[in-house]
Amino acid sequence: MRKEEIIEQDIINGAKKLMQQYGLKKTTMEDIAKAAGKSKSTLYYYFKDKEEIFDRVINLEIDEFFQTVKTAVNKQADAISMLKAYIVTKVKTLRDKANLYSFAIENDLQGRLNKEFTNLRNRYDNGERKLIGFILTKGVESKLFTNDITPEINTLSELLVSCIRGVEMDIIAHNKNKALADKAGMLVEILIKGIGR
Amino acid sequence: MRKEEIIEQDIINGAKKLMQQYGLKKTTMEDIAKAAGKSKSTLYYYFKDKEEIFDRVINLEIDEFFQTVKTAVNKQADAISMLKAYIVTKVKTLRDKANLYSFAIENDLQGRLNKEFTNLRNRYDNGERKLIGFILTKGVESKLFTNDITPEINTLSELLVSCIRGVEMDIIAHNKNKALADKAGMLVEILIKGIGR
DNA sequence: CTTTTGACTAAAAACGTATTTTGGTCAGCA
DNA sequence: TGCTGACCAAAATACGTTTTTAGTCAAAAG
Repeated sequence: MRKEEIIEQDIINGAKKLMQQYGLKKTTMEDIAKAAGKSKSTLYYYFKDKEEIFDRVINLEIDEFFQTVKTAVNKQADAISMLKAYIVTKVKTLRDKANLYSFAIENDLQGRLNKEFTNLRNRYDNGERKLIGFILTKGVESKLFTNDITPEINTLSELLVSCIRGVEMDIIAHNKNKALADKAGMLVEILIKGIGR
Repeated sequence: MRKEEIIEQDIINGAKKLMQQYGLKKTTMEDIAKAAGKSKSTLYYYFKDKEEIFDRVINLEIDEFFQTVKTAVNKQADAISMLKAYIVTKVKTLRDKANLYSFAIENDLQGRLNKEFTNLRNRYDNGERKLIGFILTKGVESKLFTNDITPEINTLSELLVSCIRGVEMDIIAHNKNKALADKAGMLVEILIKGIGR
């Protein structure tokens, strides 16, 4: 890694900590500079503006988030366990990163969804769909899931992501942490077996 | 209906219109009084305070909402169509009542979830679970759904409500109105058949 | 006795303005 | 190339003032 990149990463890491602690809007360029042991002006040598730093932090956060979830998923032997691990890990990780998430809501509410913020969320949503799609494909390959879903694996992934998100929001909003594993298990069971007869 | 109740209903109906038009917070007691053709003081003869009027309006709104959805559901011949109608009607109706909904978000966001507001939302959530539970039971009775779900019909309803809500939010947030019927259909299909093999 | 009202008040919201903070620029130092 | 302090315009904040608003009450109206 080039020296320039090291410093950039340094700044981003410091900014990340600050933003986790105080929230996005409360973190000033001064704070970030101080945390990096540099002058405020120096930040503008490495980054175009505040938004670029924000984006980098959020992207880093998103990457780490997916890294965590993927690691948990890949530990599992079969697609069914993967789905469960996906849900459980996601909720647990999200709860920790609640600060970052609350910013998303703030931003959403204020109505001014920056184009850039929309991009970030799309990136995140895409990541989720891709990960679910990956698990579904694995399930089909291992003959756990029917091959019928193969042609609609994309729309199905989108649908599943929405469903899972709904369940997660319920768990997080109402502090149903104890029910997490049960709900994940039930959701996956229904998904596999269906309720038809 | 007693004369007193008629006037109360009059006031509530006027308040409802105002709140739909201008939002909850922007509607003043003066406005409500004027709409009812009474003096502001008179409102306090019929209601304890502003919140009581708000609650009555929201409850009325919730009742009407469920009335609409139930009517659509009851028109269907089988449980599967009922589930689809439930989703489609809910989204369409919600889109119209967006003003009232936005208040819910505001209130939620500001962090100060009144005890009363929490009650209202619980009432709403319960209504949804009950309705889904009703459809599921119908499905079991008509042998469309497996009898296995009978003992867990309550937890299953809760789960399904969350899932459906997730899908709805995706549709509403991203204006995927054209995909509404397709998504509803797919969700129900998966729910019935499952993706296992 | 029931219903309605205008006058009134205290609290909250809206407003305007002075002050501070903050994002960003730039010339220049090392 | 890497970094800085001085500087500026714009945004956020603080604060005093005014206006609006929820709620009370004594009394009028029916």
